[in-house]
Amino acid sequence: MTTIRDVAKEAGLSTGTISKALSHPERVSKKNLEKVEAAILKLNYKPNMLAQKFRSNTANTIVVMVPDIANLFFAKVISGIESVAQRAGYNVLLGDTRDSSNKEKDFIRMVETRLADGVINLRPYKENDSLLPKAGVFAVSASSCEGTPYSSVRIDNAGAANKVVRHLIQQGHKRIGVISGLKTNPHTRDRMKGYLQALESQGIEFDESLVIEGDFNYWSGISAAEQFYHMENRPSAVFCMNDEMAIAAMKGFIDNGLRIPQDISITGFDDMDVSKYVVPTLTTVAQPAEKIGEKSAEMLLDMIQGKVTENKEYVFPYEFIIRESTSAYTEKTK
Amino acid sequence: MTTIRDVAKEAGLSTGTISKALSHPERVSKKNLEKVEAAILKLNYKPNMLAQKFRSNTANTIVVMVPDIANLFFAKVISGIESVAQRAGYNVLLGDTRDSSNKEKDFIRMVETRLADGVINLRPYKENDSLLPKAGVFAVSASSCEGTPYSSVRIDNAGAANKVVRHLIQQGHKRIGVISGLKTNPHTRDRMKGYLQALESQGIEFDESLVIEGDFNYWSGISAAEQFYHMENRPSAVFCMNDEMAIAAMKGFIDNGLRIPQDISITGFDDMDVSKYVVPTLTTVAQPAEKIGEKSAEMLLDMIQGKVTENKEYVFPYEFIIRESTSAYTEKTK
DNA sequence: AACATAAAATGAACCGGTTCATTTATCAAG
DNA sequence: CTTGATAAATGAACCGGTTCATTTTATGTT
Repeated sequence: MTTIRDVAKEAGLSTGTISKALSHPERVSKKNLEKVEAAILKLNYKPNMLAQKFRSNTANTIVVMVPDIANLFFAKVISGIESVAQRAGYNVLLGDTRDSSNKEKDFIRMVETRLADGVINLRPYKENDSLLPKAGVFAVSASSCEGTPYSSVRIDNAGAANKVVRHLIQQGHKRIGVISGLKTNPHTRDRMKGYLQALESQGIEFDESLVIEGDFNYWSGISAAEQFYHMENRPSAVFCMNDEMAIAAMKGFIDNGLRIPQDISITGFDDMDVSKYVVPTLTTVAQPAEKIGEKSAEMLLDMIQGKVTENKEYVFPYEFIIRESTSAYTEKTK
Repeated sequence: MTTIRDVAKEAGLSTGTISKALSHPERVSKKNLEKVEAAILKLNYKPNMLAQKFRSNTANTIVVMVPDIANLFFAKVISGIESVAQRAGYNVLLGDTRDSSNKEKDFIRMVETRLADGVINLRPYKENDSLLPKAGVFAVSASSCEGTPYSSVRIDNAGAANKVVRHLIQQGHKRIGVISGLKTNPHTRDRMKGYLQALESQGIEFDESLVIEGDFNYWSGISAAEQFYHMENRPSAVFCMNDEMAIAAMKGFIDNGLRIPQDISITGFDDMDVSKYVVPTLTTVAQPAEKIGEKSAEMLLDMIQGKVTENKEYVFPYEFIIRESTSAYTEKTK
């Protein structure tokens, strides 16, 4: 391994000059700059970045904690984070936490041990979270919910849910089912809030039996659809809290002989790419995933670089996209 | 920032003892171990891992270069890499290269500058690739193609394509279209090879006009379907080189009034999760994405740790999955 | 109690960059 | 040819761990 001292010897200069030639070339005479260049080339010198980082005590790295990397929404957020980080000369260390708090702890420890400068958390904050926020750890919660006690970037989940459900009501639907995420999930909480607000504002009474708990995954959507199908007084529309469950529910209903949207309207949440591929295409809420990632990274870098000290919350606008999976309510001839 | 020297002073011991207490506690007397623990707790000491890495000259980090993180197949491979790396105490540094060779160069440089110990490349090797393999850089090509000149993990793309096309032929199809990836892409090359072998083995002549070049993305599938639809002598089956284009093609044909599989059979490649959601469900080839990731990480770690020195190639079995999007050929009454 | 041996603790040196107080070179003006 | 001011170069010290030759302490044996 060739070091800066080898280069110094080869060029007949001091280590300080070599160092300056690399970081502030304008402060080194042209003649010596050439010598340095020649020596580096001859010895094929590559500065040891671990040494650099150690000396400067900055890792130039941010950690991104993801509950599940094989989730398209997260992948897009990460993509946004990547592009901002890369432009600022920062590396992105990927942490697939598999929803385990032990793994989260390990990644947060990386910041505490100077291996990384800050962390972006893609798991929304839960009440009494013991891991974040943490003193001395720069952190941003991306795709978060209401009431996150540290810097966060999100959309108005309740407002979006409200909008979706109000649209269904305006289309004449009165019995509107819900396939929710886990009840303990903060996104479930926020979106449920919007659902309830919409019902109330339109004077429709809440019927608890119309809410089926899912877990944001495909099979829970299938199973929920089965349950709805066999209901005495089936809903005419179902608000699903993400696209994956919505697509699953559509398949579940179709396999039971229902037509979408003629027999039952379905809405999703997230606007995954697939949602415009499926037949029928899915009415849903688009979250600007990539932008959420970019903004999160920008906020974190600002904190790391000391430009911002207090916590901030950034709320992106969402977009309600009406496609083929919803239509006006029509009386059924049973 | 509290250092090991602060701890040593607090505990009334030497730095060497503290260091040993942390790395080889069995070699420190019980009495002193307690003292050390107490001091660490009192001072809230967190060892500086940058210093550790610098001293030991190992980053305990592997770089994963991905052409596009928002691609489900890659996400799954990464997930596999993550789990193996984490178990071995290695971090995964994610490199979204956006298919830019400049960015690839930067990531490879990380290995050369000791910031990372090795690299896994998810972009398949192209002839005369100038970046990898590179002397002194441990590298594995994951999801690679035939003829990769460094360690690689892949499936038999040609064999899988051959199998798919032979199945279509056995179902009575004679005119079999192809929606390929970019012609310059190595996966396209391998899968095309399998297509041609299947035709030849079954005595069907190759018709160049039945191959439409796509780019593995949704819109190219739509556009290819349009072209096929307006063809004089339309194929009765279409072999698509990935699921995304296959799903797009199905939508393109359906929108034009064709029924799948009655009017036209469609096959994909990859077995994305969506492929079992779509209507009709997609006949396709499953690649063990997660396992490919795991194996790649294992191979790389073996190289880094000096357990293996020569290049190896590992070929995983693929799985041909027949679903609803294909059926036997039936004569049409035009 | 004296000695041999093993176990534990010590602390200076080291890793490879960067920094900065100090020295040396350069150049213009008198 | 000085002198003064500025630009450039020097090199020892430093960052915070780890290592290892050396010293100190503990344990066991006769």
